Amino acid sequence: MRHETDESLTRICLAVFRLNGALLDAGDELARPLLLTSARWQVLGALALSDTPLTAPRIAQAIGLTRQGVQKQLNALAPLGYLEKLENDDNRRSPLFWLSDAGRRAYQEMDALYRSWAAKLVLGLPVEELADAARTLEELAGRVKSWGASNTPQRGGRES
Amino acid sequence: MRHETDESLTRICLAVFRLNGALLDAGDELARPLLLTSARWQVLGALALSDTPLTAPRIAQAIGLTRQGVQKQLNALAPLGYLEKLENDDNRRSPLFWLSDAGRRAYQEMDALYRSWAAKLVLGLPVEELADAARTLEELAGRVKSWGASNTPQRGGRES
DNA sequence: GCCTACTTGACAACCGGCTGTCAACAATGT
DNA sequence: ACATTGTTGACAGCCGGTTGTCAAGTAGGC
Repeated sequence: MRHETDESLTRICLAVFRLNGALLDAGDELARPLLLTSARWQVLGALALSDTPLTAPRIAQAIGLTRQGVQKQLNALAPLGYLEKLENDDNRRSPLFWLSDAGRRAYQEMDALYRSWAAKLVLGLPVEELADAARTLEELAGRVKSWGASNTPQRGGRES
Repeated sequence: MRHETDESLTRICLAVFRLNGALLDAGDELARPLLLTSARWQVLGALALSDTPLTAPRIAQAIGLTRQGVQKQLNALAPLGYLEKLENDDNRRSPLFWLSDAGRRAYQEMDALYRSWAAKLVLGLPVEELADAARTLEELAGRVKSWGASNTPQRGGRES
């Protein structure tokens, strides 16, 4: 009887779509006081989690976006004073980006906001339920991503 | 110990982002042979599941998008011959949309493609695992959507 | 019958993704 | 040294969403 699992999968898909939108909205709302958006927060996060300055393409690689998309966010982030642009000896045209003090403060503030938001969100939900859901989603994401729609070779490696 | 549930939530968020992108890509790939995209498929679905013709705003309401966004897809769908535009006696400016024979065939074909894709995707995954994940996601989506980022009244109802 | 308020389609603009292209620079092989 | 290949930033354009605005049609109160 595949029918029930199909229905569950459909429910998961629909919930993922709704949740994705809701999470981005919530992230934007969380980030607004700091002049950030979900996308820019993610870029800050890549730098905050790295132990060395990164170029735009490295950041893109780290968060799974294209270098062009990340470049957009970096260009928007720079005027806010959250970034430090360092000369890159390995490639004069591609500067290294690093968090400025203000950027690091902003990221830490975002992290605190996120943590308290998350804590409120999961009130009353059993740990195992969340951990199980995380595992299932990761499994599904892996399958979908590697399979694509058919068993067709996926259009992976992007432009390079 | 809240820490572990926070981590699980973060994992869920990241998985949701990845899965959302992967599902849309897979949907586009599935729909391509029928000249459709994920977005247009969803619009066809709203009409297929309805028992009466619908106006653009009604479709938007059904699938949770703005009327303008749906209008875009309808405008794109019409030239494909998948839609029938019926005069609306209740509002001369707002035609009712209905699936043409070709549209209904296309939707049924999409449904078949989706079902076989879904069946392959969940091979080996226990039904309960998927059902549990679906429940958890629906719970989370509901919480995030109604809470927003803070306990701030959400900006629901859109433009009207 | 008229005025107001709502609904609707059309249009423009924006956002965050994507792709593609071009030119500059870097790295590598010969 | 030189040619080739790869990386990178800049830019333009597309997609699917959003918002906002405008004008036309509709509905309801008076």
